[in-house]
Amino acid sequence: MPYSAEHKQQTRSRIVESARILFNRHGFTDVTINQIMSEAGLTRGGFYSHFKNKEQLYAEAVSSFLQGRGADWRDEFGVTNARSSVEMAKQMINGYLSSEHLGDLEGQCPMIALPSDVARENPAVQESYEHLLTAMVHLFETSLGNNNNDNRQTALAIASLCIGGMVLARTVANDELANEVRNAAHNTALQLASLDSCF
Amino acid sequence: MPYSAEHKQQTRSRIVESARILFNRHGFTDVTINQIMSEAGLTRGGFYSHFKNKEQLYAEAVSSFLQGRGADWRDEFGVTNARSSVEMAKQMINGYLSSEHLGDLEGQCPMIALPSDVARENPAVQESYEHLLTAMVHLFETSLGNNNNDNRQTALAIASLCIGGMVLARTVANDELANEVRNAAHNTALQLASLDSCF
DNA sequence: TGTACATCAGTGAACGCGCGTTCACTGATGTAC
DNA sequence: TGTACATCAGTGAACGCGCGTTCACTGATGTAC
Repeated sequence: MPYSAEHKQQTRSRIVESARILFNRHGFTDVTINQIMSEAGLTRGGFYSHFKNKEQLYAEAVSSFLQGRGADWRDEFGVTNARSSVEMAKQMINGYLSSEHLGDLEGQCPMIALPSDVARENPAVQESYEHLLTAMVHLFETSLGNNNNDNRQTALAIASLCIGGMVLARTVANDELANEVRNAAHNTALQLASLDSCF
Repeated sequence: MPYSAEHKQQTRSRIVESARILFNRHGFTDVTINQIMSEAGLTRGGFYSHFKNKEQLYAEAVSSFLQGRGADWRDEFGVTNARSSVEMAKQMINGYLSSEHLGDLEGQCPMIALPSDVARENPAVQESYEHLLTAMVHLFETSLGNNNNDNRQTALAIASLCIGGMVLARTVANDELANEVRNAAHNTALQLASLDSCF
């Protein structure tokens, strides 16, 4: 058998990574298969020996975030880390709602970069998006500890603040307003995470 | 002068309204000028006697929400209403995070329908989007009354919860999870609006 | 070890298609007389 | 009042273009002997 067993797999990964970055920057419709393949150092014809069509790649590109930076977050803050505490949730919030994350068009979380595109795509793509949200909510939920509050509701609300704050900051024309929104979402999310008595 | 003075203006409004509905459903790139004009009862050639290009129409379609349902909200809850109180903010939150609004693909707020599309558009479109956010935040800010809290930060956080909760609910594949997110954002936004002592 | 070969990852020209935009035109309208 | 006319909102064929996808091919590779 010509070429090693991993060879095709590596090429495929390169295409997915190239797609993830380009989709994050320009959305689904505005990125061409030619661009994706070029960025991966290939020509367009080879695409269809790796993927059924453009939509299939889209779903994989969204999912792939969980293998990249998402995996870092999960390992750093997630269930594999024994000292599960509110501090983890706060670290996660600090990272997600940071100005670095806002400025990182290529590396950003796809939940921020692609919401309205994904909302119009087929169920496979939406499920990839849903997996990201589920992972995030799970991290928050387990970090919030065992108090008398409704941890799941708080976790979902913090996730809404994270995505909502960043989506608004990303979309608005005025930079000052963008940072104001991001900071308000940031502060409020931190308060929700540490609140034990009010709700 | 042939045709009444209002005639062209009415046709133009019909095109903008048709565009607003189609963009809300399918986004910017996936809607064609032919579709927009057909829906307005016209043929494609006439488009360019009303608009410079597709992008200009996009900006106007986003803005037009403030003349339609947005105007209803402003009149109902906004500064023109003398009894400015937390109750208004709560009514606004109830409406925005309702299941009716989630299901209303055509009439929904463009901040939910189009965030990632707008984020990639030119500044004119982003300014239209920003106007919607500014109007919403202003409504919340003025409704929150004169307590000792940071009303502006709370208003921005509530807006983030409104857009974030709805964007996630709209994008996720699973309906049950969608409603869970929407309800969590809803409850938390109401609590933020009525909170006087915690923060 | 060296050579002939089968495999198949990747190539790139070609396809049909639908888009945004242009433009010469048509025909409904209000006005002038 | 009736008619001829100038205007211009709207028409629809046509344009160039770039897309997603297909397909006959090429050439680098590991294997068999």
